Amino acid sequence: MLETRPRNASATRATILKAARRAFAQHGYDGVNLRDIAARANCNVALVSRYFGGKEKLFREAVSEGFTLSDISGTERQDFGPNLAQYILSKRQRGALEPLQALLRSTSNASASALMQDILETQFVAPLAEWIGGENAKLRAATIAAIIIGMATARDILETPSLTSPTIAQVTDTLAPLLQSLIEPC
Amino acid sequence: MLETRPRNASATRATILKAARRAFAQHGYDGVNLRDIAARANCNVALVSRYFGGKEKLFREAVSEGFTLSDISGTERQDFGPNLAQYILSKRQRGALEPLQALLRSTSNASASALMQDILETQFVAPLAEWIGGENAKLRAATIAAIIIGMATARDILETPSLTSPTIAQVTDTLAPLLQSLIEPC
DNA sequence: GTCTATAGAAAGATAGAC
DNA sequence: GTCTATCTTTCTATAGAC
Repeated sequence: MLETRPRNASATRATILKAARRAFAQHGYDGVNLRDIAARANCNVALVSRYFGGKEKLFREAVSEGFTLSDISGTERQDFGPNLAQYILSKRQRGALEPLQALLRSTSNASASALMQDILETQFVAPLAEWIGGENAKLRAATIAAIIIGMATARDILETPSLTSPTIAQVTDTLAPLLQSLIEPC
Repeated sequence: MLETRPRNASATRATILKAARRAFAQHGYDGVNLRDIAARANCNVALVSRYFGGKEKLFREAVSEGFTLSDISGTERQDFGPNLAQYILSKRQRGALEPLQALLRSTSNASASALMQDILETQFVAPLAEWIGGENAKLRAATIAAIIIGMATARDILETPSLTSPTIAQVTDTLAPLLQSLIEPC
């Protein structure tokens, strides 16, 4: 007979959440079903709905600990562009970008889009605009967000060869000055 | 009794295609079903599969006449940034961006992502890189593509307030120098 | 050329057994 | 705490009538 999981609700819950985050990042909200997630977590489908209250609530929780600016805003102003570019492009940080990827792959879903708009504005644009200061700070911050979104989409989602085949250093050298120019006064 | 459509296959086909393009742009591949499209085209569901051979083939046809560079590559080099920024942001051209939006909202679908990667590389990056010339032309062209993708996602898909509330002129002034810098020699 | 009717598959959710 | 079994809905696709 098939064995059942050891009886540990919180561990099972954490395993499901981790599996869900990865699955949503790879296939988006509409591209994933609960049976896939359960299989990845090596547990039964019923547990997913049981612990998270449904697919939508699971998604919200999976993307909520997202990409934040805390790692970057402590840097010197002159290093902003290079540091942010490095952060986005580095494969080592890839786990940290899973929530962003999950949201970017879920734009066919209205709820997910609304959630992303909220996260983007409150967790990224607003604090970055505060840090930038001066004229048009929000517009500049949102433009930086757009560049990050575009890079993540083209490189990590679509895997455009022109962006995946160069070295990280080459892409960084192209990207960093763009980001840097957006935080400097005109 | 309900009336049936006038018997005109090519007109019906064209109506369905137009309705599909708009529906896919608004909700993405996975967010649209054939009944919605048929309802928009004011025809029967069965006709959609009948004329296009299924949902996937309909999608391919709806996004194939996409965003091309032909409108922009004839411009003077010094006007590239402003012209491209204007083109992307102008609401008048919005119909022309429907295929791009449809693809961006369909990244949860593997086939649609592969299709977009192909379209992006062959219809945008390659010809633009040719036009740019010189060192790192492909990387620069792909970076321009990424910026456009990010702007389209943040502004048109997510409707980020920080990008939708400023005037088009303000956004253009922020975006144009970035695009321009990517076609100039370092 | 267009429509009705339906087959067949897939997915979210939940009741109840163990 | 976990699993089996099933209900219900939704969707694509197609056969066949008009």
